[in-house]
Amino acid sequence: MAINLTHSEIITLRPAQPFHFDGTFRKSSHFPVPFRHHEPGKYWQTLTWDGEVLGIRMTTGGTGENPEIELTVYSGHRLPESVLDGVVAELTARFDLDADLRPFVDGLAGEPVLGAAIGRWAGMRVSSSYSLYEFLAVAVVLQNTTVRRSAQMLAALFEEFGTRVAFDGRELFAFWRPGAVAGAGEQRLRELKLGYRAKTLHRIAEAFEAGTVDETAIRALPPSERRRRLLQIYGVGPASVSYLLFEVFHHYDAFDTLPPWEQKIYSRLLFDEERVPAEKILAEAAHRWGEWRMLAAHYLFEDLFWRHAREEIPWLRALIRL
DNA sequence: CATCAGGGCCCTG
DNA sequence: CAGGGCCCTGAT
Repeated sequence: MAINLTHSEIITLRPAQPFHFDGTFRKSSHFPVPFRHHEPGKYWQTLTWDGEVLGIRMTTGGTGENPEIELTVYSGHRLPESVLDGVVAELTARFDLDADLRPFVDGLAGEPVLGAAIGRWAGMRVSSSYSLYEFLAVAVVLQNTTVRRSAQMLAALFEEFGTRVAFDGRELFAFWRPGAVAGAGEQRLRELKLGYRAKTLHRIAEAFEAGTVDETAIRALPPSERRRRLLQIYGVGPASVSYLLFEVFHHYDAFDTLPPWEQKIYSRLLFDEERVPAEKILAEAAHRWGEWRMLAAHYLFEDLFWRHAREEIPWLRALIRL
């Protein structure tokens, strides 16, 4: 049984040029989450916003010089203008639509390895389709396990706490509110086979429910203080904080720790070797790409997975554990 | 059958 | 600051 969203409003968004629709709305390296769906030139996701479950569809439009996104907001009832304005602002923030990437694209187009990726993906944003809370929930199920099991745990959470939503002929899950997990209790989470992550997920949900972690407040912090604040969240360590700073808060330079899995991949990409020390990779990235180093790495990473999807890259296949 | 590592993090000594 | 332990699952 799904909630049917029958009302819709169409709004035109104008992202800063250059803009790359598919690079922004599909991240080939990310693991699949059943609350969003991408096809070339089209993207759908659910959005839990202002207490309501909404459906979002975005399609590509405009021209290269004047890129546009046609946004359709689906809802269970007619939405006030103010809510729609809020949705537009939120999507603009999450997908970094106002970002001016010209200095990055123009400045680094001549780079040896990076240049080709920029050529293919110029205007791709670093983006998060999640709220901070939702991102944290995903980050926790990704920690210290394989993709297959992460997907199992996330599915269990959606089945238990999520909402099925139908709009535009699709059915997707909507994320639960933190209160649902906080109220269910740690024991219930353990029954869902979330193991020791049950404690972390429960504590994070409680923190959001109580307001001790607040996304708006963290967005307002000076960038230099965000890292410290995020590390105070139970279950967030050096690996997760890097992902958060980059994907949720768009720190283009948040490339200062390298988990083993990515170390292997960047070893190949930058040095064509199996295993180069993490410090060497990070130093090289800082040297080559400066303040853009994480964004540059992201371009390489996404380009790699995109190429892999088109034609299998054997060494990468071996690194992707299912 | 047992052991171990997996896209970490917390906690302890 | 190093290292054990942690829910589960699949690989060996």
